[in-house]
Amino acid sequence: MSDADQPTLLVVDGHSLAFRAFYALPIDSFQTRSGQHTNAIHGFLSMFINLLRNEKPTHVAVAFDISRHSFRTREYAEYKGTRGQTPPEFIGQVPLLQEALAAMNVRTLQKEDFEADDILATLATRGEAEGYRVLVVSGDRDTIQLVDDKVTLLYPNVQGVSQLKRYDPEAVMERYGVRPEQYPEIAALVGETSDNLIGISKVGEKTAVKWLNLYGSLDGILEHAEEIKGVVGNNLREQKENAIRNRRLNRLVRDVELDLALDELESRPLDEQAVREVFGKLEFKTLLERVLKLAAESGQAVSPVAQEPAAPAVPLPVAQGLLDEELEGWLARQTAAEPAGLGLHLEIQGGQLVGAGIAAAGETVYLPWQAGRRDYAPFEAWLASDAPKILADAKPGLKALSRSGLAFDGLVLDPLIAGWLVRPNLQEKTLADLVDRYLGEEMPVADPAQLVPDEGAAGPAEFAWYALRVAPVVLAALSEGGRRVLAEIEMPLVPVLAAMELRGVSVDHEALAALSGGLAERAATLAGKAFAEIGREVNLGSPKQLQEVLFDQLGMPKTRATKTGYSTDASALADLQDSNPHPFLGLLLEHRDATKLRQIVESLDKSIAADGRIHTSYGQIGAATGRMSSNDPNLQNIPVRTEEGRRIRGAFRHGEGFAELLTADYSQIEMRIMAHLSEDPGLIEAFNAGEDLHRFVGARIFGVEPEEVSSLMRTKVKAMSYGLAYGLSAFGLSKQLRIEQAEARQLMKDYFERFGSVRDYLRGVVEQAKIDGYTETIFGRRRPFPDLASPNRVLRENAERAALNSPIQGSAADIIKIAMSRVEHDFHEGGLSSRMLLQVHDELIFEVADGEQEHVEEIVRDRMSNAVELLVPLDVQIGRGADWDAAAH
DNA sequence: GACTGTACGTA
DNA sequence: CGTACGTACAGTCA
Repeated sequence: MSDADQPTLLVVDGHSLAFRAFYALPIDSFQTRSGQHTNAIHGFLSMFINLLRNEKPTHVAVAFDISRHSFRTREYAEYKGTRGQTPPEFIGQVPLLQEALAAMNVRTLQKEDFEADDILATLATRGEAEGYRVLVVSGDRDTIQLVDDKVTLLYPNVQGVSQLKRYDPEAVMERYGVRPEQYPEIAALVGETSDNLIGISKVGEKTAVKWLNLYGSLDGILEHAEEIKGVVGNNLREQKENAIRNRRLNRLVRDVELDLALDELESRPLDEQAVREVFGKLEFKTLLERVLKLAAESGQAVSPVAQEPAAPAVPLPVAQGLLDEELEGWLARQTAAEPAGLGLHLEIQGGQLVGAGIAAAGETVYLPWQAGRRDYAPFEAWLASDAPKILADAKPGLKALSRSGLAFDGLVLDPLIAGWLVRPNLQEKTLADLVDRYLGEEMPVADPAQLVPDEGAAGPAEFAWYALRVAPVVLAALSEGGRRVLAEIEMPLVPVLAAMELRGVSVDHEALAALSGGLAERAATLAGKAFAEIGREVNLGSPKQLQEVLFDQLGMPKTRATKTGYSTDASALADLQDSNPHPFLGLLLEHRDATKLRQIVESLDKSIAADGRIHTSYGQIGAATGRMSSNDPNLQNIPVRTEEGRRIRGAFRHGEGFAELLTADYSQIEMRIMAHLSEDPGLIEAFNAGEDLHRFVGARIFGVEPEEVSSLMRTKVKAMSYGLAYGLSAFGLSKQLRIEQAEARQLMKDYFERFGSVRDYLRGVVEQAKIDGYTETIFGRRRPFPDLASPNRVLRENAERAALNSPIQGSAADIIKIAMSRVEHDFHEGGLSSRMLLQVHDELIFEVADGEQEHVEEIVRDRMSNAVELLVPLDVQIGRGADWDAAAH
């Protein structure tokens, strides 16, 4: 860095950043024992410490607003008038934050009659003049005007305050299309809702940028106002006073009298005693570690190679090797000292255990493990005991232990699962991601692309150490409900899934091979016929080539537009078949069917392991709603709707030593959850009546007796009911049922007239989510929806539908997970040989041993139906048979 | 080889 | 202009 010797001035808008943090972090999770809220303080300090570490400023100041009043509110009483009451939970945090900053010897500034941003503007202006590199940190867009070659703005992204985006002049230009000093002129034209500054009607960012680029400045635009045509031109002429006033108000004051010299902002060592006191009072354990570590680092002489952001905030204790009694004593001591659990990492090679790292408060041990060695008996006993253990990505570890013949118990926390519950959308996928996010440290991870093992990479002891340290921070970020879901649903499920994956499901290779042969032959025949129809050979799997055939050669009307042309998907082809019947279309569809099935069959066949079984992996942290996913191969999308597809299911058999397969599925669980959550009397009655649901609903809607509901009526009602939970529109319904939109609209209207609480509930979910920023399942699993506040309509409406669906799909996921853990446990308790093999969202598949049929059915039905008590019964359908198809009911 | 887009299987 | 996934293939870029 050429400007390494240039002093850096860091100026922060304390109010706006703390306020952002307040809304970004769950308020429930940051509270002292005495009930003081600390989320804003924690979020601010975490960000601030990162800034100090990464930017190494030589001079620092944090500015605050004194009150909501300033010269701007005197000049224009409505300024910021739309802002509601500041939440009382926030107000109390500001003085504490200032106290913490004082202890860190960071200067805080405020000035009567001015806003924090004016102080930033003044300091930035003076800093620049005196030769500093200036970093402005603010969550207020007005500060964009301060950016220039020497002044960089760090602006928090939507998520919160942990990620700051750097705005230099180029970045401003890229984002807003104008130079930084022009930005306030844009804002003046467009207006700023959050400041209650009304702009020119119908003028948005695009128009404003266009004008600015045309006339150079706001003054230029106003001078040429007469030339601007159309409604916007009129609006500009009529409302130009707005723009002039806005520009006056959004101009930051660069010469506030501050009565201090920049020298006085020079970074000073913190007052360790005071920091310990304040941070202790706030119960910030990790932040204290981080801030003290930072102080220790910067206290040292400046290192010429200052390229180590990787240093952990707490020095990594050296791993020691222990054996026999020493090991036993150590484990006992450390377990007693760390009631929340010890960190554990299992080193696995070829699916077998080869070593383990264990971490306690100040020490770690590493044990190379070999089957049959007695030295590690205390380790094995500890693994098998219920001594609490914290293990990241536990499932593969549990599988390896099982393969190595070791018992395991006491898994209290998988930090990756906890992290997923905090942020189910953009989740942290590895321990290193978690450490980065929650500890602000870079974990040295081996690069898999590197052939030579990386000396500096974290080993098992380090992994355990990081798992242990990140655990409390992730837990603190979870809501109370989230911690309950973690402890009562997700953690008990981990060993259950590990066991299911190890078991696998028996699949008949011969049956698949026969299917595959037949399908390949059929595909070839169909392709030949299709080619004959068009007089040439094309790749039927290429949408691009199909487009040429359909739209150029055969001259068919254009279908739905895609990014790369026009759609050739099944529904588009069906539409074409209606309007322009052609044998090629039917042949193409049949060919797609055959090749798709053949792909599935062949990939399944390839997945059959040496034991004749397919072992899928379940993704416990995959789906944002709380569902699991299945991969390698995906056994949750095995065909069932067509005769041909069901023959694939027929290849899934019970294994040697078992009598049959049993399938158990929840019938209409999502509708039942809707009935429960909406408390709709009609729906509740429908389920309690025990009658066919769609028939019952159809009778209500069409005003006929249940036995008079025709199959067409039932189909429509069924589509309507299912669509509800997805946010289906009249347009979508009409499309799906191939009926007129008017009829679809009428159907929805009739539906909601009879089942009004359902509509109220669905509306309420979205409204509440807009207030909270997240939705919640019956059990307290949360999913955030930042896009609900997006100005982009597509993004926002997508988020609305997802938000509507999440509590329903998520609650169903919670329920079956609870049932799974209970069933597994009770099979074990009951000494049954029968076992659970697969889960397909609302269905469980078991392998049943001879003589256990009735017992299994009884346990399964009971645990599934009673996983939770709702306002409506949970009905479970059970079927048995030699294969998966035959076991369907 | 890595990535994107399209298409399609399930709940 | 219906949610949630995983996978396969074609096509495109390096």
